[in-house]
Amino acid sequence: MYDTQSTFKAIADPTRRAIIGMVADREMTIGEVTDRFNMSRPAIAKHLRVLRDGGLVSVRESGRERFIKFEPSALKDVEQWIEHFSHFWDDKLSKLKAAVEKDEA
Amino acid sequence: MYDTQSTFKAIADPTRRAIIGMVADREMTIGEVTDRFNMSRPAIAKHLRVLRDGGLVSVRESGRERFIKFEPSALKDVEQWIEHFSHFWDDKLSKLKAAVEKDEA
DNA sequence: TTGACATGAAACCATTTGGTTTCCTATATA
DNA sequence: TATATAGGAAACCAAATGGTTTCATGTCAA
Repeated sequence: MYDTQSTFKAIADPTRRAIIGMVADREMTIGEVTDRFNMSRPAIAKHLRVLRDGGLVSVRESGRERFIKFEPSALKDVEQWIEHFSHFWDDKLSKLKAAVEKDEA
Repeated sequence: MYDTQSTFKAIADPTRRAIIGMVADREMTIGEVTDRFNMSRPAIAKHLRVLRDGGLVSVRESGRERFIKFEPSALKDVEQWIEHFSHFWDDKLSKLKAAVEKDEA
């Protein structure tokens, strides 16, 4: 299990957030991700490691390629932390959501 | 105007997230915040500077004291980024949201 | 008005971060 | 089999980060 701190650290970098946006669309190899940045492959590989440590992506090996897949559950944790404060800006939605979650429990 | 990157950076640190939780409850002076951590006052002051740069707190001066106040709107921006991916874990809400947005278009 | 209190600011330090280049290994393919 | 391709790993570097100590400043209160 990854810890929430690693997830916060992972999404703090703009390159990594861009990577998340890409692989959330579809699985991509490390090479494909690298091609979309003006940055060396090892640099991207390091970012991917941080993303994996934060539970935001997983890696599937196939031959000599590694496919990067978005893993959403970690982001959900971050969202839940933010939800603690959402009543500050959105009273209506937060009440609705609380009601929905109560029904599902 | 603060930029979203500063906000992501600000919430990446556990001490700063703890500070947010405290001052969201009520306004606190820098000294009060410091008292709740095993850390020097200048260290806390630095964290508060980062939080202010990220738009997460504001400072009200009163005599020799500075009152730190939580500012929620920056967190809302982070939440909106996460919302881009929320359909991965929350199909019901995402379908509702998509429907609403379609109606509004 | 003198001293205590709340904070700011600067200098310093070790570690982390985000990048590079270079070299190595394994898998496809001509 | 020889070569190109995908990626891993290590060494290195500059800058940013998160902390410290020390000193200066303004405000409150005895």
